[in-house]
Amino acid sequence: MPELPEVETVRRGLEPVLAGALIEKAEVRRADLRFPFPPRFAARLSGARVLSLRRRAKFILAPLSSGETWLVHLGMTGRFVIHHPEASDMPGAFHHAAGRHAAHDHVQLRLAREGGRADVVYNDVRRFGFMDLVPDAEVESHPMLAGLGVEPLGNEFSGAFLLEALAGRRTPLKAALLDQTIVAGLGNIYVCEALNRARLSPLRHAGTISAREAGRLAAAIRAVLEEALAAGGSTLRDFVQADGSLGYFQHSFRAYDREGAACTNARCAGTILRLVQSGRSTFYCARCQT
DNA sequence: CGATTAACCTGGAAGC
DNA sequence: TGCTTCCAGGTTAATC
Repeated sequence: MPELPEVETVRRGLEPVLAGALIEKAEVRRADLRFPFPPRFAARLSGARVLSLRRRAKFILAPLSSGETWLVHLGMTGRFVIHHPEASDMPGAFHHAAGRHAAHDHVQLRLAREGGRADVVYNDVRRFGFMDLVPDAEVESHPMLAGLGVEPLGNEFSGAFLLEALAGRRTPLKAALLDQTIVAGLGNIYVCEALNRARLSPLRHAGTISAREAGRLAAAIRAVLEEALAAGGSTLRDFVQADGSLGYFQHSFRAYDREGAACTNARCAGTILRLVQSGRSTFYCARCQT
């Protein structure tokens, strides 16, 4: 589901509950998500303390007191929900009791911390998400993380970087921006939005953009990500924050899911079109995105 | 090597 | 109402 702003929003929602908490008990209700869980997954989580919570691209990483890092990718529909205990709950029982859990609640952690107890539940309808446990020293070389490109909100990301990274590529600009080995964290929505803001066609061969255009594109990517982050992400079908509240950046979409609507760019009288590129919907304005 | 396509899953919406 | 088809925010493996 989630792209960088949604994953970062989830991380921020989980941090106050998870960081510093002791995992008293972990319950894993099936053998796999997209991939099998690692061996003895529940047992290796149980008894560990969560030291901190960070994000890399669309991954959430939680270093544990055991010397391992808990790695989470939300896939398309993964989400975390926090349950706080109720007075009626039996001591030692999951607050969100077994047998009463919702469909697709696959992993549940009972946490203890100074402020009391809480349950964190991972729910994933389509099971495109995945989790792993890896020794801290091997996190950066993990197969899922090793090839990732730069963080679009980081210091390395700039127009100059994009110009260099896209040079010589004949792949469509849209596809290049979705390539996580170049820029890590963009997905279909924010690529469409950034290209519209930068007035660049998703069909352009990536290697043909000028230095000036690369600068515009980098600025547009940063701007849309920062605005989405400030809005708590975008809620389409599934996305909710860990506390159950909804992101609202979807109300600010200028291109995504706006087929037939007027382009909002200044001095443009165009209409947003939809086309399919490598199997995914692209929304753009053929009038001003060139 | 590079670039599309199919596949992994489920459920909601739209069409008939 | 019920059945069918299409579509979805991601990533990988297989195929042109």
